[in-house]
Amino acid sequence: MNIGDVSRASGLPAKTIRYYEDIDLVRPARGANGYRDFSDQDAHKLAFLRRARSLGFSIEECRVLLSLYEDRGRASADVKALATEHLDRIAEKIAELQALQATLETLVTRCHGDDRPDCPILDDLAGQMR
Amino acid sequence: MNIGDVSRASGLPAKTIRYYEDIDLVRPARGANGYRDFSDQDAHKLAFLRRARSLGFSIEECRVLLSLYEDRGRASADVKALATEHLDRIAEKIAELQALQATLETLVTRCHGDDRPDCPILDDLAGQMR
DNA sequence: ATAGGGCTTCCAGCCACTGGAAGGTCAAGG
DNA sequence: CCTTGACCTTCCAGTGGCTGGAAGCCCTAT
Repeated sequence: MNIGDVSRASGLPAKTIRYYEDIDLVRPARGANGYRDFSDQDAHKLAFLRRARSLGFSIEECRVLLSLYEDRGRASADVKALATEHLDRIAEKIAELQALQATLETLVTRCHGDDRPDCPILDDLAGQMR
Repeated sequence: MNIGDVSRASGLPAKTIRYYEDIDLVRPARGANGYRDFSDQDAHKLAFLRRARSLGFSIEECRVLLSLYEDRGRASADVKALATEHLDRIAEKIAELQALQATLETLVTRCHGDDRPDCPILDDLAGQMR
């Protein structure tokens, strides 16, 4: 399998796959012409990575997840711990964004938004000082 | 005012302030010794930037906000438009994260999380393929 | 033979900083 | 006057996770 094939199969851009090789997430074989030659396992691994990344796991977490995946005797508790940690970070991020949202919504509501220069949003941005 | 003073006053790290000068967000004067010499306006501007950044506006948006702030005749509608756009992006981001959260929560709940190797989370990550 | 697509490497850039090295400057204390 | 230590300067490199582009090789079809 050439990189284009495995790119279509996994849904990852070829550039990303090369990058993943660079950081040792995959280790495809090489053909006589110097082209990367991906096995089915490689393709599977890349699909795994794509899914894990799309769930928001960092590359380093993906590395751990992959090694757990490939360790036939792993404890599911290890995976669960990683996922739970990740969930906590997601919840935190959501809370942060909701706080921003609330603040901004208040400001936007208070701004009449017409041709006049008076603007509570700018006042707030500037206002912490005076 | 030296950079340390304005750093304490604005709440921004000195490194960040130097970076902001680099990208022309602030243009502090220079003393005879080569030290940056910040005016009260500079300090105010940096506090403005800090607040705008903390509300999640990008550097480029901050640049626009600053120029609007300094334009005495601006229309508040312009500011409101920028803030509303930003709100949309925040809402989008929150929705994305909530989708992730839901997926991950389902997976975590289904994983018993003990010493056994069987793990629905890994199954899901791998599973899109088979 | 040539045209096109795909493959290779390498370098640079994105965003918004952050860390660290190497060195100049200033105020206080001995 | 000298030293100490805090502060300041510039410059270079790195973060995460790619992404774009250039220059050049390879393969297949016409």
